[in-house]
Amino acid sequence: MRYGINETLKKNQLSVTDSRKKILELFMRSNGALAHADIEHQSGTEFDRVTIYRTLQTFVEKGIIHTIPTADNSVRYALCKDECSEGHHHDNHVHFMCDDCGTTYCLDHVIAPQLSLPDGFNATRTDVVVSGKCKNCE
Amino acid sequence: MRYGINETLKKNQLSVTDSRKKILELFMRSNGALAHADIEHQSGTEFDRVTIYRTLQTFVEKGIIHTIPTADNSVRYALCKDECSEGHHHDNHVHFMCDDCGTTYCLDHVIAPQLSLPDGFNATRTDVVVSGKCKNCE
DNA sequence: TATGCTAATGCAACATTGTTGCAAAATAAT
DNA sequence: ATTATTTTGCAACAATGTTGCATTAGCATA
Ligand SMILES: [Mn+2]
Ligand SMILES: [Mn+2]
Ligand SMILES: [Zn+2]
Ligand SMILES: [Zn+2]
Repeated sequence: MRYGINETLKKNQLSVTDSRKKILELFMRSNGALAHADIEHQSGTEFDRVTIYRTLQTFVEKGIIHTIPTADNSVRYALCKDECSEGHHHDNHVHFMCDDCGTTYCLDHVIAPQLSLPDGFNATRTDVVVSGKCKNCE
Repeated sequence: MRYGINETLKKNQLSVTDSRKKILELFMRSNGALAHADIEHQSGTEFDRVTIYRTLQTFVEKGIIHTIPTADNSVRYALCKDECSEGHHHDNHVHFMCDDCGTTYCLDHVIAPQLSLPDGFNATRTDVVVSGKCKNCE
């Protein structure tokens, strides 16, 4: 089960502010990942652009959200699992980006495979991003 | 075996210009991927920034180079295999980005795995980007 | 090799995205 | 309630990428 908004902020030693509450709420409501621009639009003129950047940065550092690499090199964010914490992400699941609607999903149950790399290469992290058509755009 | 510079340009119906020759040469010489900024630096003040952008775009369209998604969402490019052509890339190999030196490698012999996705999701492309320490930075 | 057509380039201007410093405001601690 | 600490908004800046248009270079053909 997922924590509530204020709970999550306090658990991570963050002061509870309007922008943090609102942005975290947007993530919790959304079924896909969010880009900076999505948040800017969905929160109206409520917050400054810079505040959104800083909030996202803080959330990533605390392990509340994670970034998603995409084939078009746009930056997207999605909620982490509860086990993630400051400096320790455990988001080794696969991501899917729909070519039609652009929605980016965390496929929580599809885990990135172990790969055997050439000699001398040592992996600390493996990101898998799949593109194609999502369940709504078939 | 790989084609020469003029050969590659002509094969793709591109006129042979100074900027295209120089930029293609940089890719052929480099062992890793190149970012726009790398090319800008390595070619001095020889070409306009815009020309570099347009050349990279053209090369991608023709299947001469491909883009590489990276964990830090910076845009990088590397040479395609000879089998790639206009609109048809066949670069399903894994990419590796070194956390130390930043070099990005095409691991031509490590192929992205087939994954079984949830119902309704259809993959057309799978990008795998591995981070860690490369053979020079161990 | 010279000529004309077409495509590529350079430049200027603009758009988007992200960063930094600092004073004002909001939050948390006492 | 008062104070100390964090966060915010604003302005200014930096980096990255895009577009329109006049000039230039490459290419085909005579
Ligand atoms: Mn995810
Ligand atoms: Mn590659
Ligand atoms: Zn879709
Ligand atoms: Zn390295």
